[in-house]
Amino acid sequence: MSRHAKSQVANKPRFDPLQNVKKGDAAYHAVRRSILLGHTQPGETFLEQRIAEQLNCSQGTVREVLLRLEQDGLVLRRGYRGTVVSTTSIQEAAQMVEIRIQIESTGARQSTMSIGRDILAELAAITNDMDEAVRNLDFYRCSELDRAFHMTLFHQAALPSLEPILNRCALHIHRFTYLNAEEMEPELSFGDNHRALLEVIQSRDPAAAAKSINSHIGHVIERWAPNLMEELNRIHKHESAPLR
Amino acid sequence: MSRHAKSQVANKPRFDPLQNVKKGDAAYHAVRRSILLGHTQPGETFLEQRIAEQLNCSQGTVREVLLRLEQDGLVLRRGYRGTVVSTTSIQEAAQMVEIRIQIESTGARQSTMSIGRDILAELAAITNDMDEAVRNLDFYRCSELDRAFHMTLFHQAALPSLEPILNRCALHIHRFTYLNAEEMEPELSFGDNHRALLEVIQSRDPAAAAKSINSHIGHVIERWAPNLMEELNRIHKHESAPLR
DNA sequence: CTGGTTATTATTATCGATATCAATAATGAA
DNA sequence: TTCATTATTGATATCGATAATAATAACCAG
Repeated sequence: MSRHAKSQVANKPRFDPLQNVKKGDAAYHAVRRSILLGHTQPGETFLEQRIAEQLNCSQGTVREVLLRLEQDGLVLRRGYRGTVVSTTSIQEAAQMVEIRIQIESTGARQSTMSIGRDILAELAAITNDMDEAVRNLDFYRCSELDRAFHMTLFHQAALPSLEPILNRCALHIHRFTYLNAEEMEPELSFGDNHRALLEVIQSRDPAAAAKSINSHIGHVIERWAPNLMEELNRIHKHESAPLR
Repeated sequence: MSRHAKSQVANKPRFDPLQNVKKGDAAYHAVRRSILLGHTQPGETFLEQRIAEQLNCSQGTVREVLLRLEQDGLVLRRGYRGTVVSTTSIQEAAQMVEIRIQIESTGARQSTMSIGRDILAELAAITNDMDEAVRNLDFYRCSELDRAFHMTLFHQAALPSLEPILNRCALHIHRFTYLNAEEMEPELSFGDNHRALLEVIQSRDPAAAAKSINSHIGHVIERWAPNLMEELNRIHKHESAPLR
């Protein structure tokens, strides 16, 4: 028996031995989930001590969580006076989409050339998990898996310092879409969209891949946030930048 | 005498009474400065305890600092094994420029319409401080004031959730430029460029302002990182997106 | 020797207590 | 009463100590 396992049994393990995650990470996801699902609305304030109680951890750990969420742009810290949940305007969401398309087009072009069989399999697996999440009507998991798909693909482009920006934009777009949608029933087209995208990527044509991911993003917005699509069209009238 | 001042005198103030800044902020800027100036090179690792000693603060405070720097993309945290300084490739820098132009064009268009006399004065003041920094050959302060100028201008666009992204891109571009430049003597053209930009903004023509800020960014890159400009041109050959 | 188990070490992760801060309520002299 | 000054309160910011972790060194049966 290894020393590691022994110490966990001997002196009361503080973390769940089953899922070896850091407490701070768990707390981060818990709070982020609450924000993304609109369980805590924009404008509401978090208090470090209270969250610490609710999540069974210390103030310092919560502090770290709120710091991370601030960098994600999901909360605003007002030193000594609490941390409030931020809001995303449609103008901001539209800009996030522009940035996202800029980044992911480049990413798709790059990835197409270097992507291997193993990654394609991983992407397919994520897509299958997504079908499962859709069947369970679990929007949050859908949103996480969607980001995982796009981030995994982009990771192949080997532009690591852009990954946090992409992740951040995707996060804001998901929140905007979810909080503003009339109805939000996940549907199987999610997975099918990604599978179609994978087909094109496998064809190894960089330009086609870039075009394909752009139209993928466009379709999703058209379907779930038509008002955001209108905003994008309005913008393009004034500055003539290409969406797809 | 206020209670605040009294308590500071009575029981040994922990913070410098002269500049009432939070210790964490001071530490953040100290470490960031060290990275931006290349004083600590990409690949070097930070240890929380050591930094804490050097900066005369506790490990927890340093932790917070490194967390922030990770979100800035300047370091990479490898849990339990130290925090290493990241690097920025020319491809990444080029993408950052694209994003920056995307954001700042929109910002300039918006700001032009809502900007007031007070903000114009503040921008002019920042520009004057920059002249001073140039005279002192203080590159870091130049870089900070340049970001302050652009961020102050963009703040008027009222798109707060995009501000951290812009700041982050500007940060990376500055670092790339500084670490890759042959010579890096600040020169007075910095301030003059900004003054010319202010002229155009005062004319209240959104399209002109957007065009002007694009060419401003272009000029700066052309002057200080010609190889980055080449990379941008190479990109545009393939995807036909407008730089200026 | 040799390969796997067990200490050691260096470092991050977490906690609980205390200091500091900003807002507001209480106080009291003019 | 009024308003400047002084507590009080509820929150964050910081600290110092301890626990968990990963890498590596020491150990020892075969």
